[in-house]
Amino acid sequence: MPELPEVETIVRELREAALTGVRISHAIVFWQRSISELTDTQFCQKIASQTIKEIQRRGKFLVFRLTRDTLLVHLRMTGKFMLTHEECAAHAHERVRLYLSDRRILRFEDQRKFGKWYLTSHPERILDNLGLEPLSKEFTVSALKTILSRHHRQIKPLLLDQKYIAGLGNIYVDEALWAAKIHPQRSASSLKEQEIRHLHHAIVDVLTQGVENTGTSLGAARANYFSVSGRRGNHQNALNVFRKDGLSCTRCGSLIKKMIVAQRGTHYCPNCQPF
DNA sequence: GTGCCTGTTACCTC
DNA sequence: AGAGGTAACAGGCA
Repeated sequence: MPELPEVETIVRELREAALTGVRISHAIVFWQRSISELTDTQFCQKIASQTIKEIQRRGKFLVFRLTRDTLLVHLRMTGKFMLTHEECAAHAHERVRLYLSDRRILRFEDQRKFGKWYLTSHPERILDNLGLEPLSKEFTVSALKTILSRHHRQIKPLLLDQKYIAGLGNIYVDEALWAAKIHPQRSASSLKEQEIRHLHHAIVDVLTQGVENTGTSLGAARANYFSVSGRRGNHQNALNVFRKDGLSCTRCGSLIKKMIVAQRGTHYCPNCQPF
């Protein structure tokens, strides 16, 4: 659920909420396995009294630069942050909370418990495994071409692989491939120069649109994405293929199909995206 | 109730 | 290298 645009929206809201410069007085861990590598006791001891210096995003990770360490948070499927101003009972799906020196509480909810927090003085150990930032100037047509030419696997799972490009997930990959008119199972190395240019443009475009639309919220369920302020995203209204199977392609009118590619639900237009 | 589905990633085997 | 399966989990849905 949270891909680059959703994580970017969350990071921006946390910054707007003036979370930088605030000190963490103490923490509570409700679900041990949300904390990677440390026990809950170690985590709470280590994070207490550190100040949040900066909040950034790298791929789908939230990056909190603290006084001494860096806190990396990966939301996986259902992780979300909430900010409350006074003491409150733990929500059923609340896994971690940080008590701040200005009396606010930063709460982490994660229904499916896949989300992970890493508190470490060596964040590069994790972040260095990530590939290019697709909205950075390093992500050029030629960089994409180099990645694609080196791999003979299907284009969709390659785009989902965070060690090459960091931030794409199932929704935005399906949308980018539709925009570029490329079949999800094409071999990456088979793409022609012009297809690579189109794909590059499509990736940048769908992610930029996603950020401008403050992310995608598909359903009304609590498991769905919503930002720190509780707002839903708007990008679901701009989707062209994701979960549109059975509907007409907005470009050619053919019926959008759904199939499984690399174990992931995959939506495409058989007419616009021939194999 | 049952079984299948889900937006992520790690790990395993072939 | 890459494909395919499983697992971590909880809940929505038919």
